[in-house]
Amino acid sequence: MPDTDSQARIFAAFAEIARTLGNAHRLALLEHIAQGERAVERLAALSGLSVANTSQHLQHLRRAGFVQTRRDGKRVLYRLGDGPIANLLGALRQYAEHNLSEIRELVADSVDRRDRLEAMSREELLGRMQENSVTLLDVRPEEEFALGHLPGAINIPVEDLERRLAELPPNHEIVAYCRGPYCVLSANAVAALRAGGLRARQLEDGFPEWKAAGLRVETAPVSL
Amino acid sequence: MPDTDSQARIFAAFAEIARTLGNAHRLALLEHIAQGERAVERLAALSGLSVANTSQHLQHLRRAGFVQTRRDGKRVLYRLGDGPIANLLGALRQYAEHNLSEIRELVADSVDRRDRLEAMSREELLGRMQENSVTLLDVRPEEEFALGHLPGAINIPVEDLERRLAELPPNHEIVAYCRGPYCVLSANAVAALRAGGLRARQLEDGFPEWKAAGLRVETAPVSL
DNA sequence: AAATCATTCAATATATTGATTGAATGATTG
DNA sequence: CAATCATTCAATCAATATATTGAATGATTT
Repeated sequence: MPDTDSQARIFAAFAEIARTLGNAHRLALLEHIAQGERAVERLAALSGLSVANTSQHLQHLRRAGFVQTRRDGKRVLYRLGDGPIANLLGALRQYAEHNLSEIRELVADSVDRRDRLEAMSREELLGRMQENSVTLLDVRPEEEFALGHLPGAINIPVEDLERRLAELPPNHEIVAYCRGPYCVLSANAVAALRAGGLRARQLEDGFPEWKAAGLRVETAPVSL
Repeated sequence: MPDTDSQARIFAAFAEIARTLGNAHRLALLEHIAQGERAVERLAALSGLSVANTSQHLQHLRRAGFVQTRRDGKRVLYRLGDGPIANLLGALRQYAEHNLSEIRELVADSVDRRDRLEAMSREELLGRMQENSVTLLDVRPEEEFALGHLPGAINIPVEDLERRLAELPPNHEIVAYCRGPYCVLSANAVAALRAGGLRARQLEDGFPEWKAAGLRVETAPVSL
């Protein structure tokens, strides 16, 4: 009966996984990778780390199964692993929000509270999509949009939004989304849309969560 | 627009929480505390650490909200915090089991695979309890039983089981449980019960999960 | 109030983790 | 096949985490 010993090794294995998530840079890398496949150099630029350092963190993540790699020509592309990662990160976020008022303040600071209160859940969005009563707006950069987006979504990166408002239907409610619940792009987009006289709300979370929920994703750009 | 900066601080806060779980001793302490309130000295003995070291780990856990304290006479009792902790630990376990074959082997080693396959879920148990078709057996030590147990459960610590088999109804299926999915007490109990000619299965998880699910818990010992 | 006890604090030594640099690898391109 | 490029490896240093020891705290008991 290898009770305590087995138990100790199990805890050690759990701890190693938790420790992998215990670094802000690695969490940021995971978040970026959750948007779609990315090369090392790109991830280094996105997270402000050196390439070598990024590579080390990525291998740490890979050892714990959070990411997988494939070669494409002379670059190595990283994508999310296939375990229940979104679930684990969601639980972490949920716990953090519950316990750390500091986080609540940061979130309230970077993402306006009223906008969040009016955020639309995935379930509500699915209903509205069926009855065709909303226009879906993806405000991420074009390259991220091309790698995958919600079915039927229009892509206008948030920095182009003000001068392209005319492309949006004036009497249809608009639902903006971006990279996830802590991404401020869609909150800014909603502000810009409302300033332009349109009705707009944001999606509660973003593209990675949608994909993780197993919902349908489009990869070819949709023509306007 | 404090975008990247806020985001970085959010990730840093998440990472701190994950790092708190990134130590096998702290996970073991959490598991013991999940059984019920425990004093520092007790926890030190249970986890094989010095008292001072235990105290330090406990304060690490407290800073992250995983445990809370109260004074009782000259001792300080630690209990679980009130955030969605079980959910987070469950997600961690689920991810670990999915990814690490090493874990699967350890589990298969310490807890017999066939017994686990026949483990009863909480849902099934609830149904069986309503129709009164099972006898619930708590095989943890008496002190843990006294601090809380499933409604109507009988307590026979696993080391007393063989000589107290007669206390159990011979024609009723018995469901044994202990401290959680990695606790081997109930697996050993099932083996002993079957060796004694009784019908027995184990509960998929244990008392802490039951409590965390918000289900009713008894604290006074039940008379036989 | 002194003695006792459980816990926490502080100081130290050791081990682990993270970042930086430059070299090595492995694939593609000319 | 040599040159080029993205990534990884290896070595080093700084920062952080952990364990140990002994003293300090804070409450209870005598």
